[in-house]
Order: sequence, then structure tokens, then C-alpha cells
Amino acid sequence: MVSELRVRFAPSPTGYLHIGGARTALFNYLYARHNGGKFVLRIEDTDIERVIEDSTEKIMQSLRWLGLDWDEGPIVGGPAGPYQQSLRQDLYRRYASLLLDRGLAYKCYCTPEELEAEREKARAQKKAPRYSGRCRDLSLEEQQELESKGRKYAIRLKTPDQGITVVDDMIHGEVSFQNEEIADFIIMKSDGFPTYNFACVVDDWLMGISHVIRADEHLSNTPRQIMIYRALSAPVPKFAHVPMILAPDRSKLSKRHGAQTVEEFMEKGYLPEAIVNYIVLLGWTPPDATKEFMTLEEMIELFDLKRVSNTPAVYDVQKLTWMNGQYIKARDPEVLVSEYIPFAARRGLGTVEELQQKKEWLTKVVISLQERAKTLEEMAEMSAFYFEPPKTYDEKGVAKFFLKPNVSELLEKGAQVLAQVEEWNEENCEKAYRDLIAKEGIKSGELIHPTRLALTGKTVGPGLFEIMDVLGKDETISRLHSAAEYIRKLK
RNA sequence: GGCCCCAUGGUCAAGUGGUUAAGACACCGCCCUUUCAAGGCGGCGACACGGGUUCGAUCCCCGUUGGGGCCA
Repeated sequence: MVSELRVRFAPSPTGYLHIGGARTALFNYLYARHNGGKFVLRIEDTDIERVIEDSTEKIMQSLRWLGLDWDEGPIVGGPAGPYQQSLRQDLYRRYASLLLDRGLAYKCYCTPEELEAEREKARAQKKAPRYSGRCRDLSLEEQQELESKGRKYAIRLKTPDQGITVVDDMIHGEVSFQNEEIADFIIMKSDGFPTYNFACVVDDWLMGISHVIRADEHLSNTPRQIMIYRALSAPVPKFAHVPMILAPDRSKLSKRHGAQTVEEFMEKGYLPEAIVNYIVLLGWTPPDATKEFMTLEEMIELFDLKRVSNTPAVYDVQKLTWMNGQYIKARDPEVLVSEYIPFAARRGLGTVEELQQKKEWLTKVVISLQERAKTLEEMAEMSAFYFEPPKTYDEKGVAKFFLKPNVSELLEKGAQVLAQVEEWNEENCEKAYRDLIAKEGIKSGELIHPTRLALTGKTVGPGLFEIMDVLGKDETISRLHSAAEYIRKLK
């Protein structure tokens, strides 16, 4: 039987899914799909102290929202479950005692204080602070004596102290580590829980993971993991350590860097396709390096670990935002309206139900803002004037357009000619206005600018006649009168 | 501290032992236009440094510096 290609994404539920994690998940997903393999999701919640309530759910929600569905894992199940480390504790214990029985691991009774003292001493002598191996050759009697004193033990793996361990990495090539640098390390802590490296290896092995694609930061852990595989007589998978995504200050991504979790981007009105497209380009380029826009399907088609770079990338919100704008611009308005509604509701423009009723009208609103808004949140913000007349007028605009002579009269005339328009649409509004402009012998801007300010309170926005069309006849004329009135009072 | 990884413009990033060293975002200018956005055109801007190897290095090797990570 040809062994199956299986990859996994193994987040630990200590927070939300951030950009870096999402990118790692995406690479795994693409590699699996491109090669017809399986994509497994595993939750590494062994370190219970650091687990944050609900974050498993949040992470899974974010993955789904991005369109990265897993073949095996929580919710969907699978033959190698359970897919949560907290439910696999007996497995870790079983294999740890197996290693103990085979003499490949041993019990260590050292207390944290003793270990710390040892480290201090090493540091004082300017030596590498490594575990001495003092419990390695304890006799059974010695062990029993320590245990009778109530000493707890951790389990350490016996590591070779000569030779080298080579990590054959698909991205970095062969990376060698001196075995003497690696002391006997703990695989089971004295509280009975496995360490990260041990749980990870037991799971990857038992879950049949053939390719471990994960962030660079784990490269240094890999020789230790390889030692565990060997002790377990388990096949060593292929490794691919992808470069990390760094915050703008070039440090590791963390809470203090502001918006960077998938959930936050979702709440700000970024589209999942745009996020996926942006992050796939962080560390990978398609064969045609000038091709930037891709659907998930195209990425699956083109993805190849060989074209993943080995240099860390700083993510740039500006470019993500630009790309999001491009996606909004290209989106089917019918679809975009539904995505826009929750943001409009949050902006206080009505309840979701009310807005749903006005979908047809809102489609026009959305179309008028589509090529201007970079996010859905921004679109909701920009759309506010369609819902209510301006409460105030842009200050600079007032100085520039309202304080000119005869402006209120001009706006009244505008209202008059518009009142004559029978079939209210963009073309007819424009025609009425153009005729008036010609008749008055003025430049078009002299009428158009104050009108925009009157209608929206702003000096920027969609095309004027498009605004009129969306606003409707009565509302347009009423806002023109209000502005004319406002101007008269200014004097 | 020890070990490991990395180094092309501000950011992403292509690329080769000989190239005018792509492209995108951002920035600047011009055009279009009723404004903004979008779009079009153009501009600014890079092979970290020092040694080698070579007829020739951005590319290969070594070191330095810088950044990042892991272990403790």
C-alpha cells in the first residue's frame, strides 16, 4: 500500500488565529489539495494553563471563514482521533512508559530548584546550561528511596551524546545539529502531562502525518523530535519549515501589534478571499511571479513547496487593504449587499431586518460605493448620507462652495428643474442639470460642487447624478431646499 | 549564553556566474474627471559590509554586522 500524503495544522488554543497561523494552515491546505492528500486539524491543548476559553471554536470559525476546511479533526472526526491532545493523555502515558520499559527513557527526580542551581553553576563557569544527566543511572533502590520521600519524577529521553542529527528540510535543505548540544530532555513532566515535543511526535506518528509543514520557529525543536521518532521506532516524516510572518517592527507577531488576527480583519470588513490571496503571497510566489490575483482553486493548482521562500516576511496592512479594495470592486453587487448589511446595521443605519427589506435599493447604494470603499466597514461609513440628510456640512466645502454669491438661488433653481424631471434616473437628472448650467452660462462645477455638498454634506463621494438617482426625487429636492435655507441663514 | 535560520528598494517579491536587476503596495508628478476613488502614463527607490574563488560576482565560499527563532 502506497502511504498516503497527510499534513496537519496544529494550533494551540491560546488565542485567536493570527495571520501567521492562517498562512501556515493555508500552505498545509494547499499542499494537501494539490497532491490529493488529507488535511488534518489537531488542537494542541496540552498546556492547560495557557488554554483560553473558546479559542478552539474561534480558531475553527476563522479557518472555515477563510474556506480552509479540514478532512479530519474536531467536528468532522476521522479514523485517527481524537484530534485534541487533552483527550489523548493516555496515549502519551502509554508510549512514555514503553520508552521507559525499553530503557530509552528514564525517571528524573530532580526538583526545579535543583535544576536551577545546576544551571546557575554552569552559567558561573560559562558553560552551556544543560541538564547533567544525574538521574540517568539511578538504581532501582535509589529510585524507590526518592519516591518513598514523596519525590515526583519527570521522564527524560536518553539522547545520544555523539554524532549529529540531520534535519532534511524541504525548504532549508539539510540542517545539522551536534548531538552533544542536546541534553536528555523531558518528555513527560512531573505533573503527568507530556511536553510539546513528545505529544507532537506521538500524534504526528499515530495520525500518519507524512509531511510536517510548520513555521520556522520549530526548526530548532526538530532534532529533538527526530530523536523521539527514533526511540519510538516510528518513521520520520518529511519536514518543511516555512518562514515566519513578522510584525512591522520585525519581531514575532503578538497581541501588541494591533489588528492581525483573522477575526479582527473579518470584523473590519475584509473579505476572506482577499486575506487568503494576500497571505499566500507572503512566502510563496506562483510560477508566473507577476500573477497576484488568484482564487483558492488556482492556488491549489499552482501551489508548490519548491517555490516557498526561506526569508521571513513582514506583513503590510496597506497592501492587504488595497487588495481588499480590489476584491470589493470586483465582487458581484448582489453578493456584496448581503455582506454589507451587517456592517450597515452596526453603523446604526437600521436593523438587519429593515435593511434586508431594502435590498434592491441597497444594491444601488453598494454599487455607487464599490470602487471607493476598501473595506465593508468603510463602505458602511461612506453610505451613511444615503440614509439621513446631512446634519452638518463640510467646513472647507462651505467656505469654498456655499459662500459664493447667489449659491442659494442656484440651488433653488436646481431643485426647480429637477422637480420637472418625470422619469427619475441618472441620465434625466444629468440632462436637467446640464440644461440649467447652459442656460445660466456657468461652469458645471459651479453648480455641481455646491449640490454635492447640499446632498451629502461632503465634498467627496460617488458621481453626483448617481447620488441623485439613489436618493430619489423627493429627498434630493428636499435636501437642496434645506441647503439653500442654511446658506441664507449664514448671511 | 549556546545552537539554528535568514539577508535584493520603506514593504512583499522575481531573477541570473555576464540582465538596462522584473512586477506589486506605498510615495511623488501628469492625464482623465463634477469631487474622491478607480483607471492610464511617468518618476523616486535595492543586491548589508569585508575578504576570497573566477576572465567576471547580487548569485559560489568564509568572516563581520544586523534581524529572527529555539534551548535553558
